[in-house]
Amino acid sequence: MNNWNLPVKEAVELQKQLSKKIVLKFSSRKINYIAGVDLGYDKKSELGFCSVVIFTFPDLDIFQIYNYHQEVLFPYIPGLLSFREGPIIIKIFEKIIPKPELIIFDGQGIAHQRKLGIASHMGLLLNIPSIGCAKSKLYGKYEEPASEKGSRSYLYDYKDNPIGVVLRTKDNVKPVFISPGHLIGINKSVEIIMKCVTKYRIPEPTRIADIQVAKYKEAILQN
DNA sequence: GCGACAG
DNA sequence: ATCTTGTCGC
Repeated sequence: MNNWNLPVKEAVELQKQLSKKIVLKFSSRKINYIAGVDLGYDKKSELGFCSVVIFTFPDLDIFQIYNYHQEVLFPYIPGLLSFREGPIIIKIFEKIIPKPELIIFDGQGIAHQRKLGIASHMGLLLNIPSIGCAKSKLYGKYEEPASEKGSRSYLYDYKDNPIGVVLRTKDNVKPVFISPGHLIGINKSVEIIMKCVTKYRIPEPTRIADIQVAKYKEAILQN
């Protein structure tokens, strides 16, 4: 139903085209539900497992949990993560009703070589505001933020344009890399991520999705 | 040509 | 992501 299993050359070209459609402006009126997405894999069976956990916002109560798994053939190639995880994410979102007003992905948004990390690519296809929250850097340059919670510094591309923020979500922990996916800007992305951080380095949506996908994977692989 | 390199 | 025990620090 989409352009997925493409040759690398064509996938790269598609990213360049799609990145032109990314909108870095938040227009929605109010956010009632936020979703966190994460995936896990089983090398032996070539299966990819995906969990989407939907939270009320800003209370952050778990509202719904969705799980789905299918075969994954596209390899992990830095810069092309969405071609590996995209098919399963699009599939699981077909089941999600109602759609959340915002989605947080484990990975980059526009902080990407071609300005189309997985959060941007998925946000665009789903037409839902999205944010990328990665545990490490893929692309760009930055200065280390101070060690206190809330400290941040901009992440820039190699033409000095800001593409995201390196954010310290807790005291003395490694910072996370925040970048807008689609239909949202840098500052608003950081504001929302901070509202999703409670007791841990990783914001609740993706943190709980990670725990959920591990449980789901174990349950499926057992039978 | 040599590193860097989301999950 | 996954593999994989103990261990350092709050």
